[in-house]
Amino acid sequence: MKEANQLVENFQSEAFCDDLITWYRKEKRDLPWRLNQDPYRIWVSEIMLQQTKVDTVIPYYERFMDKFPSLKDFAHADEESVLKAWEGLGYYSRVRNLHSAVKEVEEKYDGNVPSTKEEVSSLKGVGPYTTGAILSIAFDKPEPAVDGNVMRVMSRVLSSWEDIAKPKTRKLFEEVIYKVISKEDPSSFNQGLMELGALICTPTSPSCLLCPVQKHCRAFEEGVQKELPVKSKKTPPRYVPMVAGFFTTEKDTLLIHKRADQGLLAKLWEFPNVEVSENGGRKEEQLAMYMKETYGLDVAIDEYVVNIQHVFSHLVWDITVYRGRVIGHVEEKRDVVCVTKEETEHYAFPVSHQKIYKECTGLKKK
DNA sequence: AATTCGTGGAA
DNA sequence: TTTCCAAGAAT
Repeated sequence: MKEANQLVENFQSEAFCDDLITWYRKEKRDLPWRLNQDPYRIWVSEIMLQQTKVDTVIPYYERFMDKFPSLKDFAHADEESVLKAWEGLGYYSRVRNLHSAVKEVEEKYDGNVPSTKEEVSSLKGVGPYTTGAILSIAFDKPEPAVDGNVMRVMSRVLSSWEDIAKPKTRKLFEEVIYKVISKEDPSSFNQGLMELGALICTPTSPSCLLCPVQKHCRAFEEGVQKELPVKSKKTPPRYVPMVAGFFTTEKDTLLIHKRADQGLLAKLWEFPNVEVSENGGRKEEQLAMYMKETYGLDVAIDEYVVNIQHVFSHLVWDITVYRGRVIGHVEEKRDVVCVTKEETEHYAFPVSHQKIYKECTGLKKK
């Protein structure tokens, strides 16, 4: 691996910064988190934007800020409403960590987001990238904020052939950015690199003819911009067959279950379900047995409804859904409740189980 | 270092 | 259709 010093050798950092920042100030998109420099608003946006596209985030961000306008509002919000605000965005540990960290700021820092690297990076859910983003965008500090855009753009600008999927490569580019970053306007520099990656220096077929830093780009000079960056492939997702039950009770309510506090889709609500085993008999029987063993409930399976495939980053659920009824009284617990269809609106479900609900209630997906 | 954590949309 | 991803962090 080349060192950062070698990569930036003979690189005209000042001219690069000027061209990048001038372009950014003129062409930057009008996004809701660019309204002001409120550290809370910047922080929330950076968490939402992790591994998530701008177009997806915007409506969530608007609703979130309507619901929790200030850091104090969010700090005092209840967990269920917090999860509900994140419903459908994915990576739900983001909002659990954010809520925890905001409460810490409210108590430990009297509601003021800290502005030192040590304090910011110690907050839950705030890693190297988000630390640099908060410090540079909210506090104008010259810290690198190296995300996927920055690694792609700098790989091309410096014609680096390092595998950007390797953790070491991010550290290399952090060193590079420390040497290149504008001290006058680190906020526009960092956001400019990301904006460039999003609008011009895209993963496939970059628009080099429109690029404001084309004359600084070694990949363009060498004609290899489409070969860069190098990125190794991830392991394909694991296939998981499941069976789920849409159970009504004798009171004509729905039986739902709260998932565990940790792990996949933690603390979200779902319809009772279990992974199907190969030699465990028919799926209806496995579901009924699961209901008896896990909840002590006798159930009647009425009909097969649908199969739902849901793809995660690391696994694929194939859920066979049955409609059924609970026989007898249901004793509600912390993680097992019976709700009317209207009341489901107050519970946060993962998208896969929203699909189950829609299929079982006959609602059309839009 | 390699996995685990979601989702919807573009290529 | 399949692949790949998008402003990553925690373990």
